[in-house]
Amino acid sequence: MKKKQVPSMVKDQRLITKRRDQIVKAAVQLFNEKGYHKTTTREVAQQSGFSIGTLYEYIGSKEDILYLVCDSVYDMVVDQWAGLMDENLNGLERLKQVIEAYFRVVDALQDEVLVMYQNSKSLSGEARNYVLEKELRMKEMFEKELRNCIDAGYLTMTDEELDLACHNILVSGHMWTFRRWIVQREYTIDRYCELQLRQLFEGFGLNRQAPAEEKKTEIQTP
Amino acid sequence: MKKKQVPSMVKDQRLITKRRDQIVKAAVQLFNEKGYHKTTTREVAQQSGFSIGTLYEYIGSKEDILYLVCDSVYDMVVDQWAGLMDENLNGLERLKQVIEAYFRVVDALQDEVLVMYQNSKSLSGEARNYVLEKELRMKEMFEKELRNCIDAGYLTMTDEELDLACHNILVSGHMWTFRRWIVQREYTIDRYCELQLRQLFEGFGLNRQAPAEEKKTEIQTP
Amino acid sequence: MKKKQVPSMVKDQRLITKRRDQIVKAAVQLFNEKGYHKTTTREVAQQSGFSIGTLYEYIGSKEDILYLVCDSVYDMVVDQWAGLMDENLNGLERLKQVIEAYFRVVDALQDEVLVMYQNSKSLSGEARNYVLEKELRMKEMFEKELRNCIDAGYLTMTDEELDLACHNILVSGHMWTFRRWIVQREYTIDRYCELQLRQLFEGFGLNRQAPAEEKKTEIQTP
Amino acid sequence: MKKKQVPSMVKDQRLITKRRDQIVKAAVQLFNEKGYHKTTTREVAQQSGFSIGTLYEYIGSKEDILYLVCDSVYDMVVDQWAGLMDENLNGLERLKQVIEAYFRVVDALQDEVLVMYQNSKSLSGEARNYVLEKELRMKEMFEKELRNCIDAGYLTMTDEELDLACHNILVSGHMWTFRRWIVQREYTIDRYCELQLRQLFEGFGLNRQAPAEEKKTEIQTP
DNA sequence: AATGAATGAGCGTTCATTCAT
DNA sequence: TATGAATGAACGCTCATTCAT
Repeated sequence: MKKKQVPSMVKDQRLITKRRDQIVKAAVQLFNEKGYHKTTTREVAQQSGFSIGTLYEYIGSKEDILYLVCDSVYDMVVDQWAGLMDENLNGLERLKQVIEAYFRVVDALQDEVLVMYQNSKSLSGEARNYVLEKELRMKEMFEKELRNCIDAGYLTMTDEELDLACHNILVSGHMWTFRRWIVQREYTIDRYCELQLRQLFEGFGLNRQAPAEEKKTEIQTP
Repeated sequence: MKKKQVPSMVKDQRLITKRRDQIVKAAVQLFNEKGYHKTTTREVAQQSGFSIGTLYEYIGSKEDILYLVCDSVYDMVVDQWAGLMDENLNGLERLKQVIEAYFRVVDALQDEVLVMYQNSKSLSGEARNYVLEKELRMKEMFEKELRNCIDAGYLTMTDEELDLACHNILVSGHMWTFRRWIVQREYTIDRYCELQLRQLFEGFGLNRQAPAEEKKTEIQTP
Repeated sequence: MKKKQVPSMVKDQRLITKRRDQIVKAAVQLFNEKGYHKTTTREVAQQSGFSIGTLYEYIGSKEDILYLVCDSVYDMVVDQWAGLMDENLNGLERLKQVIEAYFRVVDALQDEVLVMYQNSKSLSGEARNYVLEKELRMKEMFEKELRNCIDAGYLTMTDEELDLACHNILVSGHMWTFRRWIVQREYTIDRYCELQLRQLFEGFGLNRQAPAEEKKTEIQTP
Repeated sequence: MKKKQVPSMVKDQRLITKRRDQIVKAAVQLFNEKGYHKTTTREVAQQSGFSIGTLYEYIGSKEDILYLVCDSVYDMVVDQWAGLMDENLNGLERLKQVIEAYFRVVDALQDEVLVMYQNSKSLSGEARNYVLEKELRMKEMFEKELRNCIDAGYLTMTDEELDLACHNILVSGHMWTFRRWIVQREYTIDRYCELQLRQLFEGFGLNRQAPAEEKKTEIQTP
C-alpha cells in the first residue's frame, strides 16, 4: 500500500513540509476539541495561522487534513518510540521495555493518537487502507518482540495467542487515550505502565496464589 | 445522573415507545453504514418508515437520535446479558461466565455497540454524562463479580488492580467490535472468548512454565 | 435520446411543474441579463420567489436550471409555432408561412431562444446531446416542408442543397436574436420576415433582372 | 471607438507584443476546449509558458485576455483575408471571391473565430463596444463590395436589402464555426463555399425554373 | 398524529488578483 | 522582469429544523 499523494499547488518542498506541520498541529488540537466533522476548514486555516485560500494550497480536500494527521501520528509514534528504547536489554526485560515505551509514547502523543484513533474511520478508500496498514505494521513490531521471547523460551504461546496478545498490547495503549476521561483520573502514566504490564504478563494473578491446581481446572470454558 | 428527557410532541406513551424503537433500529443501521455525521435526519426518517415531520414529533434534535441509540444499547446489552447468565455458578466459574456472556452479547449486538462506542463522544453535556455513567455502571458489574472472587479467596488483587482489570474486561469486549475488521477475520467468537479469557486470567502465560503441557491441553476447547 | 431526468426532492408533480416554471422564467431573465456563468443560484432562487434551499428541492445542480430552460424553450417554440400555422395553405405559400411563423415565434420568445442558443454549449453529456437532438428535430420540420415543395415541383434542389437550406432558415431565425443589438435596430420583425424570406428564396436577386440566363452562368463558382 | 488600453507593468513594447501573442494563442486553445468562464487565469499562464505573476504583468484582468483574443482575431481575419484576394477580379466574380475568401479564412481560423463569437458577449463596456464595432467594420467590407456590384448594374437591391445581405454573408461564415458540430460533418469547406455561395446569390432556386415571373409574385409576403 | 415543502445558516471549495522577493 | 505564495470574497450546495395543512 503506497502513501497516498496529497496534492499541493505549491512547489517549494520545504514550505510544503512546514505548512503541513502547521496544519497537522492545528488540526490535532481542533479535532480533539470538537471532532473532525464539527471542525471547519476555516477553523483549521485560522488555527494554522493563515487564510482558507492558503490552506487549500497545501491540501486537496478536508479529508486530506485528516490523512495528514493520521500519517504523521504514526511517524511520530514510531520515532519517539525508537528514541525511548534501550537496545541493551534482552528477554522479558526487553519486551516489557518495548511495551512500556509504547505506553509512554502514547501518553506523550495522546492528543494525536486519540484523534487518529477516533477519526481514521472517516477516511475513505486509499487513505483508509494506508492507515490500517500502518496500524498492522505497529502490531508486527510487537509480534517480533514476542516471538523473540518465545523462541528464547521465555514465553510459551501458540501463534493464535501471540496474535491476540499483540492486539491486547496495542489496545492497552490506545485505551490510555480513549478512556482517558476515566483512567487518567485514576492512574498516573507510571502507575498505568506498572499495573497494565503486570496484568498483560500475569493476568488476574491466578497463578500467583498457592493452590494453582484447583483453580486451573476451574478456568476451563464450559 | 438522571435520564435525559427527549422531548416529544406526541402524548401516547405507547406510540412514543414504538416509534422510538423504529428510530433506533433505523439509526443503528445507518450509523453503522455511514457514521453519525454523514447520516441525515431524512435518511433516518425514511429508514424508520415515516416522514421527516413525524421523526421530529418524537425527537427534539438529531443528537437525540444518537442519545436514544446509546441509551437503548445499554439496556439491550444488560437485558441480553442477564438472559445468558446461569445463576447457579460460583467462584471463578461464575466470573468467567459473566465475562464470556458479556463477550457474546457484544457479538450479538455488535452493530449497536459499535455505533454507541464510536459516536457517544458526539453527544454533548447532559446526554454525554448520562452515557458515560451507564458505562461506569457496566464496569461496576464486573467490579462486583471480581470482588466476590477476591472476597472468596479465588483471586488476590489490590483495589487498583481490580479497577484496571474491569477496564480491561470491558475493552476486550469493545475490541471485538472496533477492531472487527481484523479480529473477526482471525477468530470466531467462540475462539475469541476462549483465548481472551485465558489471556485475561493468565496473561502471557509466564507462570504456565513447569507443567506447561498439562495446562495447555486442559485449556483447549474441545 | 431520452429526456434527462432532473431530480427533485418534492413529490407533488403539480408543484414541481409550477416551481420549475418559476425557475425557468427567472433564469431566462437573469441569464439574459448577465449570462449563465455570472448568474448565481441564489439569484435564481430569489428571482423565482423562494429561498436557495427551496430551489434545490426542485433541481439537482445549477446545470439543471440551464437544461430546464433549454428543454422548455424548444417546447415553447414548437407549441407557439403550431399555433401560428394555417393548415389550409399549400406549396410555396405554405413553406413561406412555416418559415415566417418560425421567425415570429423566435421574435416572441427571443429572450428564451437567445439564452438557449448562447448557453446550451455549457451543458454537459447527456443534457447537451438531448438539446442538440431537439435542434435537429427542428431542422427536420423544415426538411419535410422543403421536400414537399420539391416533390410537388415548386422547387428544384439536391439533397445537399436542401440540407443547407434548412440550416440557413434556422440560422436566419436565430440571427434575429443573437444579432439583435444591430438587426432589431434596423428592422421591425415584419420587415425582417419580408426581406429575409425574399433573400432565402431569391438570394441577392440576380435573376430579378431581365437577362436571367446570362447571369446564371456567371454565378457559378469557378 | 478607440482601442481599449490593456494595462501592462512592462515597458518594453516588443516584449509586450511577444508575451501577448503567447497569451492569445494559449487562450484561444483553452477557451475552445473549456470555454472562457471555465478556464482559469492560472491555466492561461501555464499554457502561455510563464507564471501567473508574469501573466498579470501584461494584462490587468482576466477580461483583458478575452479582449486581447477578440481584438487579435479580427486582425488575423482581415490580414489573411487580404492575403487571399485576387485584386484583378471585378464585378460579380470579385464579389464571389471576397465572400469565398472570407469563408476560407473563417475555416482556417475557426478556433479563433468561434472563441470570439461565443465569448465576446462576456466583455463589458468599452471592450464590448470596440469589438462590436470591429464586427461592423467587417460588415462594411461586404457593403462596399455589394454596392460596387449594384452601382455597376450587376445586382439590384434596396439599401435595406443590401444591409441584410451583408448580415447574411457574415452569419454564413460564422455558421461554419458555431454549427461545426453538424455542418462540418456534412460538408467540406470547398463544398460549403460552393453551395452557400449559390444559395446566397440565388436563394432556393425559384428562378432557376422556367416561369420565373409567376413565382416572383408568389414570393411576396402579404 | 402525520406530512413534506420551505427555510437559510453554514459548509467545502475555487480562483482572480496582489505583492514581497 | 519574473515569480509564485498568499489572500478572501464568493460560489454551489447541504441539511437540521419548522410549521401550515
